[in-house]
Amino acid sequence: MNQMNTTPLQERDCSWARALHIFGDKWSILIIREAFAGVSKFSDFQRNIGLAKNILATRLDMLCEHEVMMRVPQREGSSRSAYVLTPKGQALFPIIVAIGQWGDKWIFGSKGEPVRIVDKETGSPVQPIAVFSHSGRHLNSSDVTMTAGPGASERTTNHLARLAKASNR
Amino acid sequence: MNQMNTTPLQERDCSWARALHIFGDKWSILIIREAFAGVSKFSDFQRNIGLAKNILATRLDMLCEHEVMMRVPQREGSSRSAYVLTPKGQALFPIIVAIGQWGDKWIFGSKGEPVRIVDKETGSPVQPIAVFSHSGRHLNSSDVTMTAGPGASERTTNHLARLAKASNR
DNA sequence: ACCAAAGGTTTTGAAATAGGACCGTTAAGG
DNA sequence: CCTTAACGGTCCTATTTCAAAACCTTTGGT
Repeated sequence: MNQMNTTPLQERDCSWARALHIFGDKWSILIIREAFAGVSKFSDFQRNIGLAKNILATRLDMLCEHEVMMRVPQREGSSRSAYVLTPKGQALFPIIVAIGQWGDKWIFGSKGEPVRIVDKETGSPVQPIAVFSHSGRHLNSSDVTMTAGPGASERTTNHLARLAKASNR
Repeated sequence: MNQMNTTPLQERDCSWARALHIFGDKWSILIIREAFAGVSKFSDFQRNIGLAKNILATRLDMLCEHEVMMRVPQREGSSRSAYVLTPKGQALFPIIVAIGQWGDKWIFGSKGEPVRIVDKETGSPVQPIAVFSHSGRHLNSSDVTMTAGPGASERTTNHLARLAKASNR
């Protein structure tokens, strides 16, 4: 009849899959980046990013639906809407910065990055985004491990157990 | 004749667009996440993530082509390959962690996160990923601005100028 | 009142994706 | 050894998504 039980770790269990369902496509991330840069009007998004209008409309709808962005009147009383980041959307800031930094370093490299993100007050570039331990130590991927959290389902727990076993050999 | 000059800021100029061209789709990021968790075999990726085999093959090819991952023999002398992260791929670590943290906080929220990323040594969760100024101040999106970097093209410069002007009003 | 641009929606064709069938290799068991 | 099952893919087809352009309605400016 169906095969519900073969559904892999996706919508239900996994923060990554859930998050990526919302903003995990090229256009959405570029839209959010523009929004951080201060863009809010439909046509500005379209011009700057260069995507089809229907796609832009769909993405904006989806981002609004998931409360990453919201519509506000462009001017008070206007029926045209501006698209601005909600707190949930603003919380994506480190991700956006991290993606830009990665591209700067690993794609542009020695040629120099085209865009620099700087502290408004001092004008100096922000620090590279990194992962820190509770005590402030700098961590890389081999220093951490994934464990089941408070909201873990049985399937997640099993999944993590399998991974832990695999990484021991 | 053509419209080269309406090409928006994409492949050539923008770290984000270039980066997202490589890993900016749901599956790629999930694959990379699994790789960080220690998965390396084709069938394990497939089982854990639950995507079609042909799609997985395409994604792995692309990630290898862009040197985010690489093929190594599963055991020495074996013709079957394992897929492992290169240094370029390992550098995506903060992005992966940040996405997971965002989902934990903004999707699962009070229900509790299903997966917890912890420091192996102490077992305590890593700090939330954040953006810091040169001097170590915690920055949010309104504290920073984008300026033209050393590799900026004229079009990027213009683009940023337009944004700067817009954000002044 | 007129015109041009903004902000979409609809339609249509092209491309990517999902699912399954298929198939040569490899590893394990008898 | 020899068989068998699982592995690591490729190929084909149906469905979904994307892209480009045309179209339409509303708004702001003159």
